[in-house]
Order: sequence, then C-alpha cells, then structure tokens
Amino acid sequence: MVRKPAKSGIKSGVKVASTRKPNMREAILAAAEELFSTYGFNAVSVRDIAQAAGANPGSVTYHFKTKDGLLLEIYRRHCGPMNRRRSELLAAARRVRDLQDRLEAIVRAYVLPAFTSGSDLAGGGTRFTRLRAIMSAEGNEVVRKIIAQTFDDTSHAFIDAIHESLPHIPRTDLVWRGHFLLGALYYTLVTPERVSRLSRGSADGTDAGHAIEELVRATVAALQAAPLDQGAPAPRKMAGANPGRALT
Amino acid sequence: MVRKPAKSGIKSGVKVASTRKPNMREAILAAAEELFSTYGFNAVSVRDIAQAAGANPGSVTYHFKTKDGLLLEIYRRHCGPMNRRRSELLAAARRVRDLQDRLEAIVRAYVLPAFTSGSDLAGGGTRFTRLRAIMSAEGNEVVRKIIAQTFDDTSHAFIDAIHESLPHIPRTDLVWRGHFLLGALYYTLVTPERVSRLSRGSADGTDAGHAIEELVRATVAALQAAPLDQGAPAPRKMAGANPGRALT
DNA sequence: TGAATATTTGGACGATAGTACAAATATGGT
DNA sequence: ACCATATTTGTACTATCGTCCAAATATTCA
Repeated sequence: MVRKPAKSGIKSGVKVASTRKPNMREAILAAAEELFSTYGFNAVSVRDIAQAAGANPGSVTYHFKTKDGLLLEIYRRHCGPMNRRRSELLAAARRVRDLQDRLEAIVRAYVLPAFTSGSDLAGGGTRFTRLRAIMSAEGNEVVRKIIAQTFDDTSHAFIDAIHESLPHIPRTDLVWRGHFLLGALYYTLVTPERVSRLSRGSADGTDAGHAIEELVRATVAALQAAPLDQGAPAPRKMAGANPGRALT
Repeated sequence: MVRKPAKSGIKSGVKVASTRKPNMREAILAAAEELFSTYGFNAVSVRDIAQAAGANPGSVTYHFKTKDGLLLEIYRRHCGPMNRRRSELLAAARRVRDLQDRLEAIVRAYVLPAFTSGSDLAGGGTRFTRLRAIMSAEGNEVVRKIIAQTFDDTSHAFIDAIHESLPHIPRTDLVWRGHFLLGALYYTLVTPERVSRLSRGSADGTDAGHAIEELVRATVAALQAAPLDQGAPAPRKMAGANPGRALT
C-alpha cells in the first residue's frame, strides 16, 4: 500500500489486551474488504490487512490460504445475499401494475441492494460494490469467473423484466443501457466527491439516498429512449479492446 | 504483472538488430500506455514496460526518472490534444440551431474524442481513456492533481453548454447525469466483451461506432429527464465513502 | 577526426511482496 | 487435569519491486 502515513496507536510488539478479537477470521475479512475497496487489490498487501485486523500475517494464510482465496471468500460472502435481495425486490417490482412505475421499481430493485448494507453484511452495501467496481477496472482473474457464474444470471433476469416493460425496444439496446447503468453506479461509488466539486457544493456526492434517486431517474429515462436505427452503424472496431477483460 | 505467460519471441540476452528502436523514449511511452491501460498502474512493473519496449529498465529511469513520472508524461501527452478537440467540437455544437440536435451534438462532442485516436496520438483514443478509467478506480495520487486542473474546466464548459440547452433543469441534476455519462463511458471501455456476452452475440461490445451511438442516445434521454423533486431526499450518508478518492 | 554529450547497459541496493512452517498458545470436550 | 485440535505467532525463504549508478556505447557537432 502507498498511503496511510500515520501508524495506529498500537506500539509494535506490545500486546493490547482490550483489543483481543473474538473472531479473528471475521476481523481479517472486514479489514481486507475495507482496504481492497479503497486502494484496490494490487495495492494492498497481506501484511497491510493483517495489521489493520490486528492479526499476524500468518493468520491470513492459515484462514484463507492465499491472497486470492481471501478475495474469493469476500465475494462468496456478499454475492449470495445481494443477489437474493435483488431477486426479492425484482419479484415485487414485477407485480407493479402501472408500466411506468414498474420500470422504475425494477431499476430500483437493481440499484438499491448495491447501496444498502442490509444487516451490515447481508446486502453487501457500498463497500462491496466499490470493491466490485475496482476489481472490474483492475481485471482480476479470480473475480472474472465468479462474476460470469453469479451475476450474469441476475443481469439476464433484469434485462428480461425490463424488456417486458418496454417490449418495443430491442433487447440489444436494453443490454447496452443496463451496461451504462452499472458503469454509472460503479463510478459514483468510486469517486463520490467529484460530484460535490463540480456542482460547487450544491450537491453532496456522499448522499447515498440522493445518488440513488438521481441514478434511477436518469436510467429510467435512458431505458425509455427510442432505439437506434437498425440501419448502418459505423463499422470501425475499437483499438486494442483486449479480449480477456473483466466484467461486473 | 500477473498475466502474459508467453514470452515474446525475443531470446534473452540476444541482440535483435532489426528491432532497434529509433526513438526509445517513444517506445517506452507506448508500451507503458498499453500495459497500464490493460492491467492497471500497480500491476505493471517498470521491468514489464522495459521488456515490452525492448529497452533496459534503466532507460526508463533515465527518461522519466520515476514510474510516477512516466505516468505523468503519458497524461501530458494526451490531455492537451483531447481537450482541444473537445473544445472544437463543443464550439461547433453550440452553433447548431435545433435545440434537440444541439444537445446531441454537445454530448457527441464530449464522447467522441474519448474513442477516436485522431492522428494516433493527438486525440488519445480508447487506450488513453481506458487508462483514465483504471486510474480513477485505483485512485492514483499523481493523477488526481492532473485531473483537477485539466478536466474540471472542460467538464464545466460542457455542463454549461448542456444547461443552455436545458435551462429548466437544475445544474445539480445535470452534473449528476454528466457524472453518469463518464462512468458509463469508462465502464464500456474497460469491459467491452461483457455486452457481447449478455446480448448473446447480437451486439458486439468491441464495435466502437455502435457503442458511441448507444451511449449518446441513452445520455441525451437521461439529460432530458424531468428533474427530481426539490422536496425531501433521503438523508443517509454513504458508509466509508473515503474522502481522498480520485476522479476522472 | 576528436571531444562533448546523450543514451543504453548490466548489475546492484534495500524494501517489500506472497507464502510456508515449526513452535507456541488457546480452546473445548471428557 | 489431560489430551486433541484449532489458532496464533515469529521467522524465514524466495521473488520481485522501484531506483540508483558506473561503465559501455551512440550520437552530435566543431
């Protein structure tokens, strides 16, 4: 890691009785989640995590075998609950009668679980979503597999639900717009203070509730836009759009 | 770096006469740009760059002093031309009579320079934009300063132009939607193959022209959406939205 | 050509990375 | 209390990191 000049108040080599962790495994997971989601996977060392958790570097190896294993466990922790919550909200949204309201409910069902932390572990919350954002940019190998087998199903379900509300728009366009939604969501969580700066203080980038509403409003409008002409799109390919890249 | 199992055809220690670089400095810059934009700043070592450029690790130090200096020089290379092109296109867009067309032209003026590579260096192209995307996620220290003093002006100019076309929408909402545009743009460049996969082959995520059109269409619609009620937004703050985070 | 300068080379430095492992300690059931 | 097991600790190993530097080589220009 590069940052964090200030050493925590713990003097090296001195035991701190009051800080004894009842479950070190959980403490390591929490510390890793926080550090990874802040600085990225590559920039954080196992020793950084151990120190932040008040543990010994060897403990990390003992509980999770490797650094990748630790990342894997974090994903395992959150993916299930988050997607389950999404499914619940999606099912409820599907029952909304008014088509306009239903579409908005669907989008909200997708966005909300990424922000709220549920029972502080269940949904995942902003920390985990921020982690996913960083991992998608860094293109981590381990994450790619988890995503493909965990999130693609959920994404399909949402696209399908949206397609039902907007049957006149080709699926392809809806896929693109869902893709844009995810990008906007990630970027909002990764750089919350930029909005504050650009709007000269009139908006607060750290106001999650407001961010959700803005995102939902914008996404619904984007989804409803007229589809592109099926005619003749530009043929040019992107230069070096490296094939093995990550996702979600 | 973690990937790239296959060693390039160059045998170690054997001179390759035909591959002699006339300008090693440029070769290093190109290699660094490609590697950084693919694997991120932290995951790529100076030695990786030197090898990819057919240079000696010491040469990198000689030309750019530090790894950060190399990154800085890459930004210097691209920021000027890209923002100049944006200004040109924005000026032209402002002259469009029809309000709807003008708005679309403005958005296109923002998006286009991020995709096209101009004279293969001038505009920057997808490689540089992909690099910016990754750097914003990794939260690099060096980049933060460059962004604040280089891109914020441009962003303001675009927000202002959009505001002129949509005077009934508060600036705050337009800032949010511009923010979402940038996130969508970044995410599209970072994970181009995901769209292909989710749309079951009917769309090609590496088709830059199509991506641009989809992005413009969606963004214009989002910008035109009715603003949020000024009423009572949710008060909750995002957990751990770490203050020192990057941007653009 | 020869001297001055610019660049490249190869090796080295200390720091830190991920991981492994034996010894020390804590824990829980009988 | 005792033993078996689970966990924590401290340390060490190897690999690689960014950076430095003196010598070797290329280049430029009077």
